Amino acid sequence: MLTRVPAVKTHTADLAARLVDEAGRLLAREGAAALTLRRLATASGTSTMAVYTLFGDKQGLLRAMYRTGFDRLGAALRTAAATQDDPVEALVALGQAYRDTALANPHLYGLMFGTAVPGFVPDDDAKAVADAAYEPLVEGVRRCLHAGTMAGTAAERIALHLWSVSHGMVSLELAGHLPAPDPATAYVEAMVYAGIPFVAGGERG
Amino acid sequence: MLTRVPAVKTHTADLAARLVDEAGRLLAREGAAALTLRRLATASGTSTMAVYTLFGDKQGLLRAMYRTGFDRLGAALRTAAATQDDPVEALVALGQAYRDTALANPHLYGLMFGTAVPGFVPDDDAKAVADAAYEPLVEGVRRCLHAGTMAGTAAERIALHLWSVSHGMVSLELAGHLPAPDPATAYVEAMVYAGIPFVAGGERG
DNA sequence: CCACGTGGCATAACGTTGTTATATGCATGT
DNA sequence: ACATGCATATAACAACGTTATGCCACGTGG
Repeated sequence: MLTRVPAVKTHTADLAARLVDEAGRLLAREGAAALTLRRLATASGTSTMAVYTLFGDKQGLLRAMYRTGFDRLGAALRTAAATQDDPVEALVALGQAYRDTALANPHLYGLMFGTAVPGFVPDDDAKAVADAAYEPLVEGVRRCLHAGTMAGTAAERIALHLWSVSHGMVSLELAGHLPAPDPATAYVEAMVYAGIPFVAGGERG
Repeated sequence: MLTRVPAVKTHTADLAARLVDEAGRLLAREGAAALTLRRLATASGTSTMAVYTLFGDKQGLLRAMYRTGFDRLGAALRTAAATQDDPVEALVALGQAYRDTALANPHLYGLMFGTAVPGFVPDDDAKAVADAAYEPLVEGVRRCLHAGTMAGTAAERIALHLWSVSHGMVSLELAGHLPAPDPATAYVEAMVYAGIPFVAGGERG
């Protein structure tokens, strides 16, 4: 049955935010298969046409979710980096925050990095938001380079390497390809090992 | 009637192979959105019912594609490792073969590692095939450990680290998050750097 | 050699999806 | 106060996965 909401006649921007928020909740709780426009409309107290007037089509809604997902990832990374004074510890905190964010909403992570929804391709504007979220990691590497705890290559290359390890490890964990015992420990260990090639002095445990 | 194992008849097995092959071609050329049962049926010269009698439902077809994808990945990795005598060069060849296989069929790669199709979850049997494909990398690391060019940790841990870097780098490249200039070079460089923490002696360039 | 029943495949139908077309109603500007 | 316009609700359409039904080609007992 349809729930007839009294149509609070909020501004369209608020409705757009509510739609993106409810779509994210729907995606997180039941996966991409449950994210249908009809369910989203009834859950948000509106009709499917709201998606078309506000986002053009379903792809537009997914693009908005993509953007907000990377915005929140970037914010999580920034706050995580700010909690640690030591540059190397800040990098580890960045990795853990990356993993926590991904595991907290695997389907959104799949939408952001994979092809979680069949025909979805992010536009260049959305990719710019993604690269902005990736920036705190580069900044953290720059801090390490400035502090002398890393050396050998440009900050962008080192950050890309760390991002690859983090993203790869998280993806394998989400896909169930990580051996059972304590994936979090394995992840942190891999993160630390990944930084070792660029650590000045090059000692390892 | 949960596990209805399809009885392997002679001509039916051929039709099953043709369906999986055509589905892979359809997925590779036009993506997951174009992989519909009606299109697959007409392209294979049969009807949609063939999928249901042979695989149960679309999920069963996807599971079969998942298995054959990992089978071919494992075969590609085995042959790549066999081309090189030097253990370290064999690891690099493994990484390049991994990247080539993924880039040759991105949608199949997404099906194998991500949530490319909304409701698809591989069963434990399929995951065993995936882990078997991952075995040549462990073997390559064992060769390096035996040759003395690597040290410090168990082979499974090192192989997992290398797999994470490879998988992460390829995933980022497929998602368009790699900076433009020469991703292949960046990939090989990351692969080499990933091995450095475990190289006995610990020198680096 | 023939009748028959079993099983795989084609055809058709059902519910649901994204999308589009039409109708309605609230809002605003003059 | 009236007309205009845009956002939304309702309804319809093509296509999807899936299920039900019918057909035909086998394999086996007489």
